[in-house]
Amino acid sequence: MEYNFKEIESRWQKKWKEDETYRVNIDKKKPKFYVLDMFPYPSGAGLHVGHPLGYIASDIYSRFKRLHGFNVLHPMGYDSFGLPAEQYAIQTGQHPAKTTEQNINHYREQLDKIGFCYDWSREVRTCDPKYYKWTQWAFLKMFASYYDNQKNCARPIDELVAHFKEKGTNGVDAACTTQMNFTAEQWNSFSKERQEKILHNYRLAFKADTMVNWCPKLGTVLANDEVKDGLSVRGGFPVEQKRMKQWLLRVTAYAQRMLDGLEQLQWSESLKEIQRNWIGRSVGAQVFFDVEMADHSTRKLEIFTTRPDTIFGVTFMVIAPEHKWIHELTTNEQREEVEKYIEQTKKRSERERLSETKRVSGVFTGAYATNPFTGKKIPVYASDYVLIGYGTGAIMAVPAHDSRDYAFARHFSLEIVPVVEGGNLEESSYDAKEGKMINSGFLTGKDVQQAIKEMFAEVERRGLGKQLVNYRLRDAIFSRQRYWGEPFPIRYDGEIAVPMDEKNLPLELPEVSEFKPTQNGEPPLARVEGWKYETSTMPGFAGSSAYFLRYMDPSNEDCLVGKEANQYWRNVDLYIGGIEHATGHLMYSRFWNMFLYDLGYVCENEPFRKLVNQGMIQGRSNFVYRVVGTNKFVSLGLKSQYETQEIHVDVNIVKNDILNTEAFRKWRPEFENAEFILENGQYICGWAIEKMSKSMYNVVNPDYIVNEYGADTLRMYEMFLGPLEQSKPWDTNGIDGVHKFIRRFWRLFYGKTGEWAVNDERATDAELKILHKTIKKVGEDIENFSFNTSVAAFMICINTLGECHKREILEPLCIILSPYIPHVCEEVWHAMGHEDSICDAKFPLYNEKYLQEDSFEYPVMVNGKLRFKQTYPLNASVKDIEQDIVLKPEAQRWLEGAAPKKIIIVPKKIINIVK
RNA sequence: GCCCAGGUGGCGGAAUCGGUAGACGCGCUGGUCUCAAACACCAGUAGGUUCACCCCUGUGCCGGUUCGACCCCGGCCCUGGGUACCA
Repeated sequence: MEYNFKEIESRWQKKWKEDETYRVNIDKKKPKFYVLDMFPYPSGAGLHVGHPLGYIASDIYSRFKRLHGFNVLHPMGYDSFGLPAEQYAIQTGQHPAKTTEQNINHYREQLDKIGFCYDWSREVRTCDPKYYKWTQWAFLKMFASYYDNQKNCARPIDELVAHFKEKGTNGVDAACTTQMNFTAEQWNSFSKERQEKILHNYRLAFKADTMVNWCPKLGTVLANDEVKDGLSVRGGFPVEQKRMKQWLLRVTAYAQRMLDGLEQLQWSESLKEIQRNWIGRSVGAQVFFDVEMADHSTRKLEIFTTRPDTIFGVTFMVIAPEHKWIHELTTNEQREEVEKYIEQTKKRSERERLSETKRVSGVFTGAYATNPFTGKKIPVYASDYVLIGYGTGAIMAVPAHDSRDYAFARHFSLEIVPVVEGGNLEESSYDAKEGKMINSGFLTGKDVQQAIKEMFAEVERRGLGKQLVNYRLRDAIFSRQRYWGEPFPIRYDGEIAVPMDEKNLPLELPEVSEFKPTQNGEPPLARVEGWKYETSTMPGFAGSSAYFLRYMDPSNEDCLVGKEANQYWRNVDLYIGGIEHATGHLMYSRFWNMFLYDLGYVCENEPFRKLVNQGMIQGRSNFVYRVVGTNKFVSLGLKSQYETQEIHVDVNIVKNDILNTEAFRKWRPEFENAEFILENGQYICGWAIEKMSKSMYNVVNPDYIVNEYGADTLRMYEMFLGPLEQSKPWDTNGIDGVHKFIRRFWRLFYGKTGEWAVNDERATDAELKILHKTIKKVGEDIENFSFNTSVAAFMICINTLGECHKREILEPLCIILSPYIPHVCEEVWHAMGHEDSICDAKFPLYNEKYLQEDSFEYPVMVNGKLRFKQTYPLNASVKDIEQDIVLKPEAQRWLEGAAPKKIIIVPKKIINIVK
């Protein structure tokens, strides 16, 4: 029988579906293992070969774990709310629900062809009301919660209200936007509106007036991780800063816990580092400086510094142009100039600010502060190098030891006083945190690190401020002025946000007449007549923040996830996906999960135990070279003889860089009469590694590979391409090698003639040796995610076995190969007489006995150089070997240096010296 | 600027513990089969020198430790990623 992958693959895919081979249920007799892929956003372009890379790896790992007796949860779904479907809807008028549905069907078709072992009965779609009911539910819970810093967890907001009624803010230590102070009497006398407004300062989902990233082109606000270099990540449109009232999630309350939690996780160091930087913890001092206002009253200006040791060197202060005191600080003489500066900075977009970071600008406010340690009067400036969003929006400037303050001082000719020894202040500031203190009163002569400690204490002793931790992390902006997202289950009673009763969830997304914003710039939901709810919708990350929990219990109508299911499946053991979600999804879902953990709805604090980032697959573009002004195309090797123009050619009509000239003529009408200047009868194309994109004609569709070579070849080849975590170009040049391997494997069962060839003869020691070596190597490689080297091990195994048709060898080989090439293995497994699916076989154990060598190689001197060439039987003594060594000086040194007391003979590594 | 990861043949990449560098695959060269081609199979393939054996050089660069270094240490160069007037 010939290896007919088309017939085999479609037959088994159908059978697996009918038998529900991959359906999984709670089974307390077996240990659980949860393997998850980041679910895809179903875009109109369909899957390309980059998508399945991670899916194939997780599929292999899932099958591998199942063969080891684990009850493996391996689900898949769709992140189906989002901008592209809506942009498309605006352009074409097609309902996003419709295009999303079409795209999902297309994705499913493509996924099915690759033979994944997903339990599709657990599929979730974030745009399905049955699913987003629980997104809305979690939002309501956040709305009804605050964060208690003492207990270090989220608590019902009712507890806080009760506390306010009795004691006011006295004894409250809660995460909030601004510190508040009021008594119980005051609280009880406040109007309902005022009380509600105060509570928003504490709620974990709250509404606030904040600076947001506004994208006019998309007509919506965006979260920080959705903006890069002043442009929207989706679409690449300019983003500006704007003050707006928005829903936010208080993720900052969890900053420290998210930071600490990283320690326990098996994530790559680089990914943890990205999250650490994003959280951006810095320990410093809050210090109040006396400042004289324009009306001659004195106020205390709060700043944050990580260098309290340098306070003696503070010669001026700077506040952000958006600082709330700026008008009260500015003197009449300076008013005009300051107003002008404020206007200027407002106009400068975020992008300009980023691109002109070296430019120094600012203005004197006319106000003076007092340096609490030197007692000197120091001027207060306003400048946009101080950001309103970080710290307090005001700084103490130490030009001698901060490069930005230095540049500013130079520009405005301000005093520069060195307080740490070192550097050359004529050229630049000395920023390093090492050296001896000078000009610093009681700190003079001390080491910088020591001075920092003493200054913290001194600041607190004098009541000037205290030690404080600051985070770079911002609260997440949670509303989008868009249609295709989860509606907020919130209606308004005047200004007061009233949550919907959770019993009435979901609040379904209504139909709208148009998907565009309204005339006066309101979100599309404002078009709906009688819609009394919030008109913005939730952002893309809302639906993906808890989907991994829903898979555990996808059809439960009473809760997000039932207790029993959650207790059994707990959290994700292995999560595979792209690194691009480091500061978005992977932050939000940790926050979301921790919140649900605090409230007792889930039993694990961290959602993803181990995480692997698969690399990006880049495209390998091909070029043809047109002789300028003609319709002649010259092969790569001869192009230097002509003046040519490089043209991208569809990689699907190129094989091993050789152009299919017939297909090229048919590719586009203008090439119909193309002529070719060949070398050795072939047209050789040029190539380059670029991003995989439609416009470069380098997109390779997995369907194409599946048709040409079969799913098994695609699966194995994607793994053979290189290390999983590394970005690499898609290159079909090597695919024949893998396909050849599978055909060779097939021939072990069906022989050269195609007749069934498996027999019951006993295997030889040599055969068993190669089998057991392979079992060991492959098992270890899959555990370590070294899929590429395990494929190599399979190839060596088949090459070494030669014509071996023995069942004793082939059965275990079939099992260990089945995670990679499930269709072929299932086929021959059944041909060997097995009834059950190979998925339920047992992964064979290797036997140490067969791994030992019967001889070993020992270093021998040849012409004065050490060589590892002489082979000895296993039982050779050290003396035997030493007699053979030509004792040249190098060999002597080798023996002396190694000072062997005992030489242990290890088969693989030849020798191992024990001192 | 700071932080992280990496640099090995014509190409993708191996070398899991400091012990024969280049596994495995692609490509290329030669051969077998064939009227011929394709497929398949066999052999060779880091570079230099050589008929060949030998020998010499070789894991980004310079230096160090060691009997021995792709691997450890110090300094530099380059590539990729993250982040940024973050006080």
